[in-house]
Amino acid sequence: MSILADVARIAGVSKSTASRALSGRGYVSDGTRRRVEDAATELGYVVSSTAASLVTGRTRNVGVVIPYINRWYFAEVLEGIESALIRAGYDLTLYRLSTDRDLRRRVFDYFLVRKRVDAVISVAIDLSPHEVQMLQALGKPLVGIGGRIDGIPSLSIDDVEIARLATEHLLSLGHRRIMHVGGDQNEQMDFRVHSQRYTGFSQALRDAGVIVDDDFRQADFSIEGGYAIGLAVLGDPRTRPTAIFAGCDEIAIGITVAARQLGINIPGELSVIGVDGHPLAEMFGLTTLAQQPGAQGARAVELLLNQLEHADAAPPDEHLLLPTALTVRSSTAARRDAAV
Amino acid sequence: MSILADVARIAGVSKSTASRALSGRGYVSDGTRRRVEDAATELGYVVSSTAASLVTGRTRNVGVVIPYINRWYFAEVLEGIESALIRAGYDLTLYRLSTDRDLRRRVFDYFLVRKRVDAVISVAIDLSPHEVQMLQALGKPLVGIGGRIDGIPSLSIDDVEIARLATEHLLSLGHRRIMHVGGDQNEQMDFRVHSQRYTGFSQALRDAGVIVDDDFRQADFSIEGGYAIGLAVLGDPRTRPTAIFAGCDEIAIGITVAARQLGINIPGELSVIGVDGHPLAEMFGLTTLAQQPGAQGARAVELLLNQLEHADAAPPDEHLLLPTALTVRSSTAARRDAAV
DNA sequence: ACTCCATCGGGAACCGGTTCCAGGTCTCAC
DNA sequence: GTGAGACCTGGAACCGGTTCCCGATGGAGT
Repeated sequence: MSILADVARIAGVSKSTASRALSGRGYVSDGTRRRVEDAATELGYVVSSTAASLVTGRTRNVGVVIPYINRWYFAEVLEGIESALIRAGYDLTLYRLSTDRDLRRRVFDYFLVRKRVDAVISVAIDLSPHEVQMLQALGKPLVGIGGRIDGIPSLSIDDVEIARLATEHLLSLGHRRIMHVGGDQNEQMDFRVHSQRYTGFSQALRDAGVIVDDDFRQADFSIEGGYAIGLAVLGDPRTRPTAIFAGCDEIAIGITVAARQLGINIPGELSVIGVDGHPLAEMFGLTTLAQQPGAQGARAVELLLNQLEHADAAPPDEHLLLPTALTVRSSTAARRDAAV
Repeated sequence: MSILADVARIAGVSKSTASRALSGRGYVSDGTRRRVEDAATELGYVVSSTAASLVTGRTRNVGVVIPYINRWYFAEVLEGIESALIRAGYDLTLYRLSTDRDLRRRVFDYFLVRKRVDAVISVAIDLSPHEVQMLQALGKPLVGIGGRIDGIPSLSIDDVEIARLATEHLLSLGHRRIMHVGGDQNEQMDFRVHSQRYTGFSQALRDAGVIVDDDFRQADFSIEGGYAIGLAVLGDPRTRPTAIFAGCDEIAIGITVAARQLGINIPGELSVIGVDGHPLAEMFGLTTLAQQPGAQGARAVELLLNQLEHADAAPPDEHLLLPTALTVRSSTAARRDAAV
């Protein structure tokens, strides 16, 4: 492995000139630059990013903490982040935070702190004030995706609002027996996404003066989770809802599969609406509120790099609310038995 | 930010002693160690991994190159790798390699080379001899998952064999009009997974003396891909196969959804078998050859760390073939019209 | 009493870059 | 002719640790 000193020697210049020539910072004559570059390629020289980081204090590496990888929304966000970072010449170091508190502590107290990352993106993780403060004390820019975090810029969709919108869509179609199948209200990791979606749902019902006694089921945020609830809820034709607002498209799809299996016609006997814009939604004719997680990831990177590269730049607005698109397909329709 | 010298000063010892006390290498008396540790916690000191890497030449960071994130098998492998690395105190730097040749070159020529990673895991990427040689020249251990790469240890399932096994399962049930719905035979990234599965499939047919004229359809490796092919292939009852060997569970599930939609009974009129052990397989009653991608990732990390931490240790066997489990569910059954 | 060895601690040389500073040349304007 | 300023280069300090080498201490063995 050749080092800068070798390159300098071959090119017949000093280390400092070689460094300037290769990094493009500072004055170097064209001829010298060429000689250095030739020497570098001849030797197959590549800078040691460790050495460079040590002196500059910047690693060109961003840490990403994320609770799941194998779930559409998260994978999509991650891909968006990865592409944007690579394009900007940054590395991405991945930390998956399970519900394990010890592991979480280790990631924050040990991994993220060692001057190894320049900044952190936190995806759908409700950082504690202590965690935020620890990272900020290190002067590391921090951006959140998927929920609001006090004191740091973050971006997400408006969970209360989309839930309200989805529910209003069902209400406007004449549905009254509406159920929300969503996530665990008390889950720690996912911000308050689940409870916010429930809130929007109930607000819409309340505003419409609709009272539903059995209005919620908790499901795993997956197709299997939706399927299991679907089978459980849709069996009895006398009690089953005429419309379901699912907490995400995976759940909605699971419910759809269960309904089809039970011979329940969608949207004839049951309307279903989801949230996400999952690629499978189209195949199942699912009406959904589409968001673009990949774009969210890219946007977060943009905010971060802006802070990193113009240290003077004020940190961006506290919280950005991103748009969703109501995509109506064939899974929602007017209630058939128009009379209640 | 406090540095080692601060800790040493507070503890009343030299930098070298402080370093020894904190790293646990070399002789330090218990009392001294305690004083140093106290000083360190008091100051909130954390080593600079950059500085440490510069002098030791080891980063405790592993690079992972992977073509997809948002696909079950890959996400699962990635999770397995991530957990295993974190547990061992290693970081994971993620590089997603799309089909973009330029990006791929950049990752290999620039990102992976800067002494930033100690080792590389390549998931389902058919490395060129040049790429392998470049990494080996840097002395970086390298392990492949998902296919055989000449000259480096790798692990995967036996794609020819599982395809043969799946096909034989269908043959033994009396099926003769069998179709394989698989991936693009010429795809660059995915080793020769696709063509190997086709090979095993044809071998099984040939060995059984079965000739099928329309035996293959190419599909995107996703539920949507399987669904599209399913609709296209299953429409005509006179020409449609009685059994399908799908290249992966996602395709098989897509075909299942299409079949249900067309009112085709599985397994009455159509048997379907997949590969993977996707969590959705159970819900769809899908017979499959289950592999454990997460375990594969963990195993790869194990091989890698062994090489890293016992540099003397010989690199492991060239290629490990991992087992799969034929999991029979309700999607495969004996052909109904027993006489052909 | 003397050697030997294990234990403990400090000084200083690194690791491989970046950057500040100083010195020198050349051009241009006054 | 002189000063200002842009351009070019080398020397040396520095980033923050790790580790080699050496000296000191003290208990055990003979």
